[in-house]
Amino acid sequence: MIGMEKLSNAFYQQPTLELAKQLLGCKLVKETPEGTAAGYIVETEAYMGPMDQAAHSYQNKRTKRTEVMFGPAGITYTYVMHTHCLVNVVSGLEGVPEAILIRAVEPVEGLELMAERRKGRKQRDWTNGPGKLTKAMGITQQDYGHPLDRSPLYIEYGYTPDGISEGKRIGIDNSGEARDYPWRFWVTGNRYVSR
DNA sequence: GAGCCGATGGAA
DNA sequence: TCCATCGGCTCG
Repeated sequence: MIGMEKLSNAFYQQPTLELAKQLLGCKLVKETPEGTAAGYIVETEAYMGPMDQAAHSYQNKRTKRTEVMFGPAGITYTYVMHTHCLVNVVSGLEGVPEAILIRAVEPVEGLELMAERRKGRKQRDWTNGPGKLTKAMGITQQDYGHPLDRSPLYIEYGYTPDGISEGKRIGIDNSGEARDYPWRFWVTGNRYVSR
C-alpha cells in the first residue's frame, strides 16, 4: 500500500541536487515512546560538500561532527546549532560529504503529540523551520548517524508535488559566492514552507 | 518584515 | 575563546 513503505537505501543513491527534489512530498516519520509523528517534507536545501563554502564539509573538513557526511547516503546527519537540533540526509557517494537539510514539513500524523511538543503555537508554526520540525517530531542528537530505512526514524513515499520552486539557501550569508547558489527547493505554494 | 538577542556545544 | 544550515519576541 502506497504511503506505508519505507524508502529503501537504493532511493538515496542519486545525485544530491536530484535527491533534494525527490525528497519533497515524501513522509518523514519518527517513532518515540510517546507516539509517532510524521510530516510531508516540503522544503529542502542541498549542501554540496568540498566545493560548497556553506557546507560544514567545505574543503573536505572532517571532524567528529561532520564524520557521518563522509559515509554512504541514506544516513542522518544531525547537529545542534544555538539551542536547536537540525536534521540532514547524507547523500552522495561514500567519501563525498554531501547532505540535504530538511527545512520544513507539513504535519500529517501525530498532530496531538506535535501540538504538545510545540505548546502554545499555531499549527502552522509547529514545523515550518528546521529547528521547529525536529522539536515537533522529537528528533534529537540521539538520531545522529541513523540509517533512514528503519525505525525509529525513516522516510516513506508520500505524494508527488504539483510544482517545485527553487531559490537561494537561507541563513548562510557568510558563505561567499555560495550564498547565492539556488540549492533550496520547496513545494510551490505550500503553507508550511519556512519564513 | 526587520531587528535584537538568548543559550548550547563543537571546533580552533 | 568563537560562532553557527535558528527561534521567539518586540515594534511597527
